[in-house]
Amino acid sequence: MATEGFDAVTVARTAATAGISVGLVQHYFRTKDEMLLHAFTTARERLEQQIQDEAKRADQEGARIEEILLNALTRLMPLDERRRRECRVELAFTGRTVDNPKLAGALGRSNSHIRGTITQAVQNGKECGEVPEETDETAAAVRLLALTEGLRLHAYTEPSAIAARETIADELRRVFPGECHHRSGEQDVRRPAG
Amino acid sequence: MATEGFDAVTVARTAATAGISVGLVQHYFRTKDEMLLHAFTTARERLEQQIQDEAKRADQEGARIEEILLNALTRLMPLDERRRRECRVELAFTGRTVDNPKLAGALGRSNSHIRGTITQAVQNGKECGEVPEETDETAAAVRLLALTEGLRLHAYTEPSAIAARETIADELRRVFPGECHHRSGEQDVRRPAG
DNA sequence: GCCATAACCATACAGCCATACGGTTATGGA
DNA sequence: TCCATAACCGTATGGCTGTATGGTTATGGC
Repeated sequence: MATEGFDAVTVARTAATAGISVGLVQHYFRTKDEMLLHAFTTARERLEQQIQDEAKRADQEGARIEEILLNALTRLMPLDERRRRECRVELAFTGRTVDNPKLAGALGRSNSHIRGTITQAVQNGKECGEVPEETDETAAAVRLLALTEGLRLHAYTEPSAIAARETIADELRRVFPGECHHRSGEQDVRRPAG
Repeated sequence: MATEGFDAVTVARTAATAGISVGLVQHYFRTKDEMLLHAFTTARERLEQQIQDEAKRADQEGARIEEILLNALTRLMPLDERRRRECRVELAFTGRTVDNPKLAGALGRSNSHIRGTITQAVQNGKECGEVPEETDETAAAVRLLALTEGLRLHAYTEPSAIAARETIADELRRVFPGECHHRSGEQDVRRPAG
């Protein structure tokens, strides 16, 4: 999918690549759509997990929340060949959102989840002093994620024109202008909802 | 394409919808790819033109450049059914960017063009006082367009979660904090390059 | 009036795809 | 040991697609 596009992924090729038969693919997935949906949700879940893991780790090391977010969001950009491929795959899936409501739903839920993570991070920033009290953390998260995703899109077709990391860093500097007053690492970027 | 996706656009259906024969479609476009590329570039050119037209008109009425950009960028958002359809079509095309270099090139060029328009607007804002001298107009344009496109993407799958216009307005307020000192309407948002 | 060219049509075709189907082999609990 | 179930295979098939082909009708310059 990364190199030849969404349509190049046929059941037969998928089976061949996996070294199994078409029948076995059918054994696990009733339809091709089911298979693709599984692939997409799995990939997104892994992505969400990676972001949270990295955030947690950096947080325990006592890093600034601003820095944690910078790394987490930068890792989404197509900065090396591996990421470029990931972006291509996601773009291919996103395009199918148009005629596949299940994919659209999965994408929406995943984005909501990531936005929630960012919202929590900004809120934590408030509590530790990096973020001003009057900041609307939801709005800030919407802005941050939208900017990131837009940069991804543009960086993919025009890598030269976009200084992705610097642009994200700029935005984060605006959201996190303050100093943290307890840099010990007790908090978590994403706390349990309850 | 807006409702059934990219693949639903077959040569036969296109011909039928246009009320002509398959042969006639082939008479004007040697291949289906050629037809699709033409459709995409035409649509993008129209989009670019609309933005510039609106900017020019508003500018002649002596509007603030900030306001002009707000309207121009807001018109890209999926706020009504018509725009939603436009967004869906563009998303479908964008997804094909992955395996169609010509589409990718066209999209890149079009985005560059729009970014150029925005850059020029910010620069004009500098000259008239709305934008601080130290602003990097290219970076500002990259940010603005990326934010807009990201919001489009998210607003499409989760309209409720995104206050698109307000978010763009926020960003513009940051870029255009000053007052214009010659609100007479001599300038143009996009001047000829030479 | 001539005729190259453009506009236009219907159909044939070869290829590819998702899925259905009917089958065989392993596995693990009763 | 039995046997339901899971794991696994190969192939047939019907549908759809882009495109090639071979044609007819209009048009407009000379």
